[in-house]
Amino acid sequence: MTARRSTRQRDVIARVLQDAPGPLGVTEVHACAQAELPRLGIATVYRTLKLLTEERRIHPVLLDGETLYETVGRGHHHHFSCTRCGRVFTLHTCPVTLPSSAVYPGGFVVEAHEVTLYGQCPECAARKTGAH
Amino acid sequence: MTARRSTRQRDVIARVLQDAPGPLGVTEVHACAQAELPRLGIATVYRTLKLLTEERRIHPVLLDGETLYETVGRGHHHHFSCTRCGRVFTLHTCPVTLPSSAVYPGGFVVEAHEVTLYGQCPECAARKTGAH
DNA sequence: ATAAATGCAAAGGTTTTGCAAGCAG
DNA sequence: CTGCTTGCAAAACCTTTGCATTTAT
Repeated sequence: MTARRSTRQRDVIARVLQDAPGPLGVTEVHACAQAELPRLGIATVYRTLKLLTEERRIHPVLLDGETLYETVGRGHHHHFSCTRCGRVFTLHTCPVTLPSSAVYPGGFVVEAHEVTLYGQCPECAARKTGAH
Repeated sequence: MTARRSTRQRDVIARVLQDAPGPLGVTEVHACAQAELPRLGIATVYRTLKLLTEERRIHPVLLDGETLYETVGRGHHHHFSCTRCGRVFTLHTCPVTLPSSAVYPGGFVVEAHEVTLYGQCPECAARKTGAH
């Protein structure tokens, strides 16, 4: 019943996300993919992102007021959002002390958690404070 | 140069957020405020929220794909988003182990962090699994 | 060949802006 | 009085949809 086809557009979009160092926004995905497919329309990007999400190959992250997408299967991780350049990176160290299934004071049953760290990425930090 | 005026609209909107148990979305703020100011326009809500944010009296939280606003000055805290009823609560216990100004592997300089816990709120948890 | 997928353009929502009228100072 | 604020409506944005054409199978 579901006859999903493999197309050049889908392959390119999936690869763009695979190769990214962190989650990307719709516009970024579009721009990166257009390097290979100049006629790629934004509607296809939206449709493909939705499709890949349904297939559980990528998943959306809400960060900085934007919906970003990243590939799944990179294990438990969190994000670092650079307050200077705005890029988002993936971190593999988890700073949260939470026994899974912890119950918080008040009776809140925790099933999952999401952490975002804000600050300066290595590149921006190297440029020193005040420098532009 | 900045001649900021005190108006009924601004007072009401600020109070709505003060009295809320957790962050509210634009529509919620509008609805609550309209209880007192029936002719309040949505544009004024947007403008006032931006204003209060610039004044650092409130600040935006990005949760569940929506931008919510909460008053500042409630100390360091995080949020709990109930996966059953969708309400967002404020938690005053921080599960993050982060010496302030920590530098993460790779050279990421952490200035702040945001944590969201997902699970069941006390009320929903009491209703037992499966119950509706 | 056949039907899914694409690109374009139009439609839907949400947030922002322009402007005359309404108020705070 | 003066000019910041407001409410309304139009504009700007972002995301989704409709449809003829292209393309994978």
